[in-house]
Amino acid sequence: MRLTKMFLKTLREEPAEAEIASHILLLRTGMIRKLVSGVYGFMPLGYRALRKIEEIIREEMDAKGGQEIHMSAVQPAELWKESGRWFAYGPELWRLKDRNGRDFCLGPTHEEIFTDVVRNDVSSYRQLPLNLYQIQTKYRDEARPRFGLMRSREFIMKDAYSFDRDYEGLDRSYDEMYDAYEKIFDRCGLTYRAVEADTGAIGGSNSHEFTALSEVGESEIAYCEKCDMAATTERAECVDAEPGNESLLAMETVLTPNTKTIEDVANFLGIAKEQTIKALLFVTFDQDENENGYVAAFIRGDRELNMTKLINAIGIPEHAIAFADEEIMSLATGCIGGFTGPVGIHDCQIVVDSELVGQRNLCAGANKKDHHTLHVNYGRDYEGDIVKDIKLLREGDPCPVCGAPVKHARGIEVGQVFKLGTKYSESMGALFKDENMADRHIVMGCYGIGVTRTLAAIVEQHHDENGIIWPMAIAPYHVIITLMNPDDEEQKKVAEEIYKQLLDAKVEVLLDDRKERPGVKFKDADLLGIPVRITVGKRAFEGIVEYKLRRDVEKEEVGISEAVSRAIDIVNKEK
RNA sequence: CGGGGUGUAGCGCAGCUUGGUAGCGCAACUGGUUUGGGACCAGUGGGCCGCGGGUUCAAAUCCUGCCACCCCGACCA
Repeated sequence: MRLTKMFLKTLREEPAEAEIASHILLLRTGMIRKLVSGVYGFMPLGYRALRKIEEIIREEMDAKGGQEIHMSAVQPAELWKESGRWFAYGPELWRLKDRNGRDFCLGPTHEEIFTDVVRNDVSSYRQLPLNLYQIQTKYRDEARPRFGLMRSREFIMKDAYSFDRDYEGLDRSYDEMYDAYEKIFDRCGLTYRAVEADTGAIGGSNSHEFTALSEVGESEIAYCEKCDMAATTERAECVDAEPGNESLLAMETVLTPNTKTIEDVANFLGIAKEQTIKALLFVTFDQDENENGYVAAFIRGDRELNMTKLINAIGIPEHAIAFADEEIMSLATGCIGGFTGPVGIHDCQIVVDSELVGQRNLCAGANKKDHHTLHVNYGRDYEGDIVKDIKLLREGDPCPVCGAPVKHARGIEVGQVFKLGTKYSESMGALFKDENMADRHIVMGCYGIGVTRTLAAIVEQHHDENGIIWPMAIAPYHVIITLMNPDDEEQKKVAEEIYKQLLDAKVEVLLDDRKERPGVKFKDADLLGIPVRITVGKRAFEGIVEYKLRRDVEKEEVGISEAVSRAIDIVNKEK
């Protein structure tokens, strides 16, 4: 491709709307263009890079026996009502109506659709196992789209679904996909970790998230350097502190004026935060978004609540719970904002962090203005309707597997795999007949890769102050020939000859034949991140050109044929 | 959804406090001189100053309603 013919416009300055490297660089290189918030289009270079990722995914999915299909983004509400997710998915589900008022949504994921396809066409165990996938546009009406492709409302996802006759089959399918994902992200040049994850709105039992390490990522993971424990912080289990063995003291309510926070109480009473109980108050909603109950969650004063663990403990979707208005709630349950404690609170669901069970003589709110109660003990003074681990694993806390202090890291979630089990086959009636003529539910798994997000993650991990540094496998073009002076016949002839030889060798090559000054061409070549640069300049007449890799600083003067053969070699080796 | 910020040429911004009918840099176009890391000179074109309402002789500027976009939080396969 000749740059004089290419639909391309690079920006010298950073667009005001972009904050992170991948967003800035994808905009500056003209690879993506924003249409509205959270919706982007792909220009020629960006689309070529995107298609490289898609092809890698196809090759690895096909290698595992996956079969590509393509289902519509528009989905009828009926299927979502069958699975129960029309309600459970919440406002992120992009809903619309047709002219007759019938409900539809734009698919944020396709479990329902794939289950529907398979339940219609699969009836025998002989047809299993089966793995179907697609690469397709997904829609999620994000509350806050941000960082360009990182969190957008329209994005491209590869979603695969496995269908097995039993859980052993699911385990095999899951392991195969896990393996395929490692190959895919390796080939994309990403530094990543596979970590245990919560299953969220997708549901199911087990799940792993593939997280590309990056400081700008929105995923926080906890991992252990001593053993192989790695999990998202929302998923990571906590080890409860050793139960105390002090003797139980009698409860005593004391005056603690204006001490609404744990910090205030601990300071006022001269005790450690670990000796206090923190209360968090929530209201829950039914399907019509009417309030239908209260929840009081109690954790040790120094801890942070893990919202994911809390909603999993209660068993409701995340959008069906919100922080409660303390004043309204106090009338119903007897709690007092800032002085809420587990003793005497009523008419609400009480969730107690498991750690509190073994802790003795703690200080909690007295449910009385300006008062706290000392020496509160679980079992004797209060009980929970639910007792579970609902706290966040902190950096330095003991590893739940081996006990060593855990580390935290940030990353970009580029893929996730789930063991769904029979969640969808049961709710939607996807059955097959086994050898004994018995009807059985298909056992499912699902496997997603955010393709557009992967593109952003690659740029995030592969750039410097001058621009993108594409890994060869993803680069929109492998080689750029920087022709210094297109008006110089000798230079032009050499550049054209190299261009032709590389094209003949099936190398994807750009020829910068624009009438621009050298500085402009070098800056653009670096910005665009093409892995190999061959500069044809003042020594062209004696058959000498310059060969340079984008990732290296040094450049070399070499003969024309050597430049060509070195370019062909490295492209074939790395692509 | 809560808090904060910003909307002026394709991009980056000034002008707004103190109303007088729009400017700078880059980009684009023409001509010339340049030619190994975002050149220089001369010239040219390009604006419903986010949208609506109000105040005023007069509004980019003041008041007001709305919209869009960005950031923090909430939320998020």
